[in-house]
Amino acid sequence: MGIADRKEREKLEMKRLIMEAAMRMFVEEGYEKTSIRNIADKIEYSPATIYLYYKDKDDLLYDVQGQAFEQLLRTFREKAVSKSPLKKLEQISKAYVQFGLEHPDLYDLMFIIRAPMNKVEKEEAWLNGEGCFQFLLDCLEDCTAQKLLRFRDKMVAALSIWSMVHGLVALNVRCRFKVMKMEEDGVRHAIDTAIEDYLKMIKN
Amino acid sequence: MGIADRKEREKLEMKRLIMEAAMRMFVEEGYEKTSIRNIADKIEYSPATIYLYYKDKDDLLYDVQGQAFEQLLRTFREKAVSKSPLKKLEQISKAYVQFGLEHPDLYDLMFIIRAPMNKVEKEEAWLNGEGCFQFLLDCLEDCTAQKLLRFRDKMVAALSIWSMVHGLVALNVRCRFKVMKMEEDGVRHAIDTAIEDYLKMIKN
DNA sequence: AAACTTACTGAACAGTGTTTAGTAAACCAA
DNA sequence: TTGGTTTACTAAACACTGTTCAGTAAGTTT
Repeated sequence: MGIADRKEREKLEMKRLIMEAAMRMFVEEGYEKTSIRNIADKIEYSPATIYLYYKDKDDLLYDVQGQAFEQLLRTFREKAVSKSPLKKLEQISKAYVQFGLEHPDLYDLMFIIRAPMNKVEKEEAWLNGEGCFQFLLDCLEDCTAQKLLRFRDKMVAALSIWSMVHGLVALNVRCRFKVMKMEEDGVRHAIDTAIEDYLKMIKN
Repeated sequence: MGIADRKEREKLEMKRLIMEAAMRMFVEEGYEKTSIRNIADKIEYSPATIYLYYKDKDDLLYDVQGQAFEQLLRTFREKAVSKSPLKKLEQISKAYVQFGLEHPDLYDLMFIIRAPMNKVEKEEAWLNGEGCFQFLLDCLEDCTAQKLLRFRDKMVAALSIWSMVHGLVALNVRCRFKVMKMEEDGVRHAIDTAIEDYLKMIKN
């Protein structure tokens, strides 16, 4: 049945149209400041139409999140290519921080925003997030196999490294480093030094 | 003039009444879910009254934030009492993480929420936050003076350690460790191990 | 051509932060 | 004590939010 196929295609296209408009606006204005009405205006449909494709605003966020994680994973695959596990770990860490600093609003909705993860459902949308984590985990597997790191447990290593880089990005994104009364360049340099130091310290 | 004094007192009392109700509700329900109308209902005043004491919801948040930082600083002073700088640093770090895990909504509004810090004003409310940071800085001063840490720069040390503990708490509070598919106890244990490992690694 | 299905929307509901005009009580000067 | 002024407060409105639902018009099938 050609018609049913076409309708299926059109439905997916429409969903994509909504998602891409939403993503653009989340990145430009932030999640909270982007309303369903704003998105509807942008794509020239009624707000109610969006609810024919997404259950609620969170559902839309899940989809954008999936897209964002895919983008991060692509960045990893592009930038973390070294064959040396330690060098690769460094590339991952730096790519992560750079991603966070360059796309603060995207980072926000991936790692800081409250909304998702509350419901156990929506595992598909979360799959790309798992892909990113797995990328780190695989690298750490290689590192620990060769006893290159001072961590005993692979999971503790992952949790530690992730926390370190997330802490750097999150505190910066939320302007908490302001308490240090440094210029923006100084903070950026301190962040770079911090990650450099950290990577040295975890080496065996 | 006794009457003017009393009025002044009453004004401060009223402001305190609002702030304490707000803080209780922020902690119980979270900042976003607590509306000005809810707070007004709780203290049995009209919503408009709150605006006679606070410019807007952010202004109220600043005040609550100040209170929360005071609470954290008290915790530091209680729990980080060792004369050994390294031991004291450990006590600070653990107190911080424990505070974050025990009061997630308070932690949220201190270190994760977007609202404040945007305006340069409001330095008074931010003073307690500086107090907390200074507490860490003083400890690090002692550490680096005796060359006990592997950091060269005091500020980089502060930024690193803070990022580490914030990362642990923030990712946990926002349920991002769910990607690791561990039970809650396992995560908690991994966090403890991570901080233990980190403190060992930064030692000279 | 009639019946059915689909895609969409206008309007409403209940909530939000915030402002303003108005009121009633408290206070002060005569 | 009276009259005027200041203070403390509020009801109601404004402009927004996410979300739902009845209704419509076009597309599809019989």
